[in-house]
Amino acid sequence: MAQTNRRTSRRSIYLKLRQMVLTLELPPGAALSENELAASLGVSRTPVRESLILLAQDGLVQIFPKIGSFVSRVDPAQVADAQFLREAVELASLDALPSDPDHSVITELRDNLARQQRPGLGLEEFFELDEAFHQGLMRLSGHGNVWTTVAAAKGHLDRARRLGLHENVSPAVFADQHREIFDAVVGGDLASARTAMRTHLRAVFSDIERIRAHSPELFATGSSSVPVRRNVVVWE
Amino acid sequence: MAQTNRRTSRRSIYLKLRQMVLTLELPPGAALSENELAASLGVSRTPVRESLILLAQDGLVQIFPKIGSFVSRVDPAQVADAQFLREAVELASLDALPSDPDHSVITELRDNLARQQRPGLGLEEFFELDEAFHQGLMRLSGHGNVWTTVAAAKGHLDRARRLGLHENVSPAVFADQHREIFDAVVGGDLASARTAMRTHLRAVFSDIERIRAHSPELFATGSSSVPVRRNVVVWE
DNA sequence: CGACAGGTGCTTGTATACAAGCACTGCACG
DNA sequence: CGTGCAGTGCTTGTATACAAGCACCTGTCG
Repeated sequence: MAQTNRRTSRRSIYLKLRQMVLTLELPPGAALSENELAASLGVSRTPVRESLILLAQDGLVQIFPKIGSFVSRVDPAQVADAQFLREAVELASLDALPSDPDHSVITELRDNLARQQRPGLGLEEFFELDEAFHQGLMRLSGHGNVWTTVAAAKGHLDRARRLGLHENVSPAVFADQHREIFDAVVGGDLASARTAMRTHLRAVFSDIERIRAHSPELFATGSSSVPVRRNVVVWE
Repeated sequence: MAQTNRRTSRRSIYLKLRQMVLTLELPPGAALSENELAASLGVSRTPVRESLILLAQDGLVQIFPKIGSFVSRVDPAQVADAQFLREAVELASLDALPSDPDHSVITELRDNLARQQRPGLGLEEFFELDEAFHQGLMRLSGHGNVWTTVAAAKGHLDRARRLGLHENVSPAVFADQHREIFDAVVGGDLASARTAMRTHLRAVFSDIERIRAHSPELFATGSSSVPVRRNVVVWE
């Protein structure tokens, strides 16, 4: 999908910053100074700046010209959009499943599920497996590359999920739902697979309002607020 | 979806270049020199370069470090991916139509359809109306912002469409299909709407192989080729 | 004649310098 | 005391300089 991308510092910085935003290591609303990032990463402003521009296009960062750059707050509207997008795509992918799915992918998914149920699984490990599981399902229908687009668009959704699991650590429930989907797929029961997928995808989504009540400052408000500087730069 | 983007030259250059790529004014395979573009646009390399980086993330441009930047060839695989994506999303949007659709959008769509059937309609005018029509349909279901994601991902599909219509000028067929979809939607006939939408979306897609036989040099080959310089820089 | 090595001119990647703008600080003044 | 206005220090936007690398061209040497 993407071009070769020989190792440039821009590429690695972009990936690192993106990871830090998605894992909430850089929390929503955090100020990002090009100069500071450049100094801490040991490079000049240029690759840092170009990375921020890419993150801004992903919707994960907001750049206010001549004011500052900030990790974008979790926007409930964008979360809902991502939810709609992934549900549409993943359900359509199930509809397009071939009668003879790729056996190597099946094996990979089975192995993935086993790891998901390993006791003492870390949160970030679970998210990695979760990501690979859903992408694997789409590869089964031959649309694995579409996952790239979905993954790029669901940054706000991912952050909301992490917020939810941070205070309610129970990935086991989702692991069970994954297995349910998988069993229906290999069993050829398309209707059950669709139902299980829909249930699974909406489980997280319905949790957002509760999280929002807990930590409203991480979410965007309806009115498009503008950052202000209060001695140090904050976005309130 | 995106932030305000106070007019920066980067923003306008990005939009202009994107438009030129999508309309085939910059044909697939064309070499893009940062220096040349900067000179012709009367700015420095910086905003041009940043625009190219954004276009590269859109998949419309490929940047080969230390070699050159090129308008990406139409990749049949990416066209198929975009087709799958938009079909999944637009059909799901139809499923989510409210029983009481926004009347102002309905009026807007009706007006749009009238213009589509105006005789002597230019190709680019038709594409603009087409884009607005499909976005309008998604706004009816409250998912208008998702169209932004779809639109960003379907660059290769759009270029393939233009290639098809350039040699087979008959947007009238598509205009009729649009009306068919619209009538089913306002009539509340969901099944017919779905069928008409699916038929419509696949009409263009099925035309691609024919175009590819006509102009293979505009399409990407399976092997990931690398550009070479032959006196002047070309990508063959 | 052929092959190889270095020059040349382009490319993008990175670093740095300067420009434009916003917001707070603090002093001057009514 | 309140108000206004310049100063200051930060921000990102743009321009420019330099670094690294690839490919062709050409002269030289075997």
